[in-house]
Amino acid sequence: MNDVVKRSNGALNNVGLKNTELKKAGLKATLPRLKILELMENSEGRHMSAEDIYKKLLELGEDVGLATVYRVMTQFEAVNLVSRHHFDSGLSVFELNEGSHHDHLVCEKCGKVEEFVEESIERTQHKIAKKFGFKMTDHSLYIYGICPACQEESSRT
Amino acid sequence: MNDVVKRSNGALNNVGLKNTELKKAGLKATLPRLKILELMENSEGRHMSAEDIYKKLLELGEDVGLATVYRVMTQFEAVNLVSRHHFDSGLSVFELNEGSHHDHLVCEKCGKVEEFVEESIERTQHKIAKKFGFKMTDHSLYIYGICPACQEESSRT
DNA sequence: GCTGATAATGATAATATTTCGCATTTCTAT
DNA sequence: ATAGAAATGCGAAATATTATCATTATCAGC
Ligand SMILES: [Mn+2]
Ligand SMILES: [Mn+2]
Ligand SMILES: [Zn+2]
Ligand SMILES: [Zn+2]
Repeated sequence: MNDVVKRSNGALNNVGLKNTELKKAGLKATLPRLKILELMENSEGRHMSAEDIYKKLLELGEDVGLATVYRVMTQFEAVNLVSRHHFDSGLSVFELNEGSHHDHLVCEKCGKVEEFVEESIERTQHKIAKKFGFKMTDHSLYIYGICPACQEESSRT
Repeated sequence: MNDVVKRSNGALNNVGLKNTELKKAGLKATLPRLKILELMENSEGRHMSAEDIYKKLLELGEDVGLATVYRVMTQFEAVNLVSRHHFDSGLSVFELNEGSHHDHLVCEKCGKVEEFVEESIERTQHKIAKKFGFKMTDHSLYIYGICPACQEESSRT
């Protein structure tokens, strides 16, 4: 028997690759973890709450508990497979660590998230931490506002 | 009878001033609101959770419910008397709006909070929002790290 | 200074998010 | 294939915050 299913179905591709990805991170390649990784790679919005992920798994007919989603996210975060954000909503939002570090613009009306990189800010942050004698471990920068689409919507009353 | 008590006791000073402050903000000058304002002005740490505030009020023998603290914080935030932060801990942290806008450095070990102002970052943020067509309403920047005291503590094992 | 309309409060229940406990299942190194 | 360790799903618990509602306090108008 082979874990890697015949390649007639795109959705079941590179199961072997993700398997390796997890092993390399020191995590057992369990079904829930594989499913979650796959889902996060193939989803529209890169930024998802635990509930979002859980619901999508249900839609796909997968039997994964919400507690497992939370556990797996915490583990993925620990091995740097995902980042956790705390937007103003208060709940945790996760995203796959694919590209490199970036910060976020969040629309307060529709929740749309844009990503940006600004090296000058990154450098300045380190400078500030140093000035206060802090050993910087992390940082979070969120810019909140109204996205172009939502501005337009409220203008045509 | 007069609301402003004789000035023998420092703790009861400027009740009249805070009274006016609240009225000016369009809020009724109720006892809980006055007590909370006073507490926030005279407290050590400028950054407090609702629970922190609630406990301090209890210590002072005031009879204020936790729900009221949350309600009052939300109202104070709405009239710009306080700011609400979401540090990574997950819960809301409030601070009196006394000086001008600033951002925060947070120690992940002991929770110590340092404040800083960095005009270049402020300007760059606006520039980024504009680039994406967002009408910027707010932003939050938290730098996490280990404060000098905590570094020392962990070095002398 | 009283009074009544109105708004605010405290206690408690409810909600939302996240974690825990534990019996059962799944992985994986042999 | 098997056994031991680790992970899972479920439900209960813990946290943080908000809503409900009967009671109380505030304050504009007298
Ligand atoms: Mn992102
Ligand atoms: Mn501050
Ligand atoms: Zn929008
Ligand atoms: Zn510290």
